[in-house]
Amino acid sequence: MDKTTLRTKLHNYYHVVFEPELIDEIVKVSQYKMIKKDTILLDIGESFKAIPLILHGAIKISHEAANGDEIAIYFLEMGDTCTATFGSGLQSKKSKVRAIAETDAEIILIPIEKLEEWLVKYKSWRDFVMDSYHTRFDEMIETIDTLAFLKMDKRLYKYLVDKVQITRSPVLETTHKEIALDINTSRVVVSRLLKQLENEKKIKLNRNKIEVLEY
DNA sequence: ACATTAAGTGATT
DNA sequence: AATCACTTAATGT
Repeated sequence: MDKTTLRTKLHNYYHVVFEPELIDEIVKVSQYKMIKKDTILLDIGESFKAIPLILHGAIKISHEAANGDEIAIYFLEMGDTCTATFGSGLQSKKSKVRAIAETDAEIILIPIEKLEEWLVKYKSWRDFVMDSYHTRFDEMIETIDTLAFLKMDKRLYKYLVDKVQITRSPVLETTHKEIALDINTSRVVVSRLLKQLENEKKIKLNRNKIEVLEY
């Protein structure tokens, strides 16, 4: 994508958050990328040279425990950035999370050197980073609550609803197995709970497809 | 038609 | 809620 189009695009999406000069700078130094569904943007243990800003689509952030268990922490969508990258970006540490494209997505990559530079230079950037931290923190608290207090059936339903909202489609194209991995249970349990939800007329099941009727 | 993969189910812990 | 041990159904080759 050429810089003019990118500039227009950024302006459309971000003119309320970023000052025009900052948008110009972003256009100048960043790289536009189209990401296909299921692409791993960043894996555990990797370090990164750029921070992503999401223009379109959804990214799933997950963590893998020592025993190999994986758990979905939160989703990123348009206007979000991966705050974990800030933390480790500044100190060029290794990532503790995995970022994987949940849907096809458009992102722009900003070189990390610009991070600190803009932090002092632009108020809108400072606010953006702060706000991002804040939002991510709240979301993390929410997922902790979910894990600690909700029973599996509630967790599953919440997962479905969250996903519907993030993908902006009531039809989820996924398998029971994948869901089981995300919420850390077995496929059999997911299948049974989904069947229950279907009987309650909250969802409709098909192979590789779940239609959420109430959300 | 055959193999592979997703989903459904009873029984057991 | 998890696991086992199948079974059944859908899909790809």
